Amino acid sequence: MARNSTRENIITAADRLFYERGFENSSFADVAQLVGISRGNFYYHFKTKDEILDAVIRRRIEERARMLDAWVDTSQSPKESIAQFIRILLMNEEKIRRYGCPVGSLFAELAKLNHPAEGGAREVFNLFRIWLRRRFEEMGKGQASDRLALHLLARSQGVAMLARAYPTEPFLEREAEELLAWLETVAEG
Amino acid sequence: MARNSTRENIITAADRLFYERGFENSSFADVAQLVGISRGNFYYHFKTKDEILDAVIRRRIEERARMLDAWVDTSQSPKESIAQFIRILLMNEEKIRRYGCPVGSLFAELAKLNHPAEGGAREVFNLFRIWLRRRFEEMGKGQASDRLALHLLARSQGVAMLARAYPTEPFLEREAEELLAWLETVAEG
DNA sequence: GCCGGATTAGGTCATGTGTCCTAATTTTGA
DNA sequence: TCAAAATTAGGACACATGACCTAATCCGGC
Repeated sequence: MARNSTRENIITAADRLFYERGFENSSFADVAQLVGISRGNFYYHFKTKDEILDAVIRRRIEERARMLDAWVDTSQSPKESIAQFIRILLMNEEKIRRYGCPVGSLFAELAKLNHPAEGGAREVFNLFRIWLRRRFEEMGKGQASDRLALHLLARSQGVAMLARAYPTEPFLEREAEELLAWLETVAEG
Repeated sequence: MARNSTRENIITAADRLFYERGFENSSFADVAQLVGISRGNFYYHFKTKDEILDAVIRRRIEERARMLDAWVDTSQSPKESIAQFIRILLMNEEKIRRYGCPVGSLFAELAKLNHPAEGGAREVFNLFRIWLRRRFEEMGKGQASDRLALHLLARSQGVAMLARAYPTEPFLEREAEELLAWLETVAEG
């Protein structure tokens, strides 16, 4: 209802601002203004800024978990599921060039701030790590699966970082292609 | 003497704090306290916070340029120079696990803040990019050299990010080994 | 001693979080 | 339907913090 709606709207706006401007650099007033509500109303739903952050992180985890589940359902093979993961880079190319990877940039900021929610941000990494590991296991990679999962995660993070540093160059597409090629060699080996 | 020394001390302290806590999260008072001087004295040397940031970035560029030059001098081959670059990850392992890559984390923060010094932070990337490209050219990689340089930069950034996310796992060493192995295949191909 | 750079202690000002309050307005449930 | 509960608006204010500024003092060389 309206109750849920406003709360959800706040989380949505905060999610966007935390991504585009960073957590510390986004104020209550900024979020309230983007939602179009008063500060008083804001505090009715969230007492502290950290509460919003927690809600944002929880939602991000839920959304991504749903997305990953859907990929497993619609993909013909674990390899195809992993290819879907790599293609996030291409689907979100525009935003990554501007703001980097939402997962990595939030984690990096919170880690630098020594913020208590750092662990929550790490959970998003964990979600992908565990999901990827399982896919590699299904591909028959056994003990190497976790290593492969972390490797792919790291590559993705690096691509996102460099894509932000050089947003006008065709770097991201090229690296995404290389990652897909890498996936093929892994599947064959 | 005392005058130069204080200014240099400020830059050193700011460099460290910007790395460990981030730029926005480091205050005038923090830096002054670390140096052991008053805030007023601080203002005598640097009128604005951005001035310190510029000085820090300039020093980082100089230091790294010197380091890269030294590698070229002491290495038997361009391949060995590039291997040196990869080994930064291992030499700075402890700090990377705690605070990430100084180049990447500062750039990411400034980019998110839309800070004017973002360009300066990007220059550090450029320094490595151009240096690596030249080394690959010397290895006879021709047109592919820039692509290889960016690829290696991205891999390094990703490794640093994941190493911070999972600081207790032996991930960094493993990936550094993989990068050195990759360098071998590039040299052969 | 004098002068000027170096340094200090102090204050100003803007901003952002968090608290509290009041008064509408809307929604819900008996 | 009607009263209670939930929601919204709006503002006042305490409090902390941090960037930025000023006046006074220190101190070494001439």
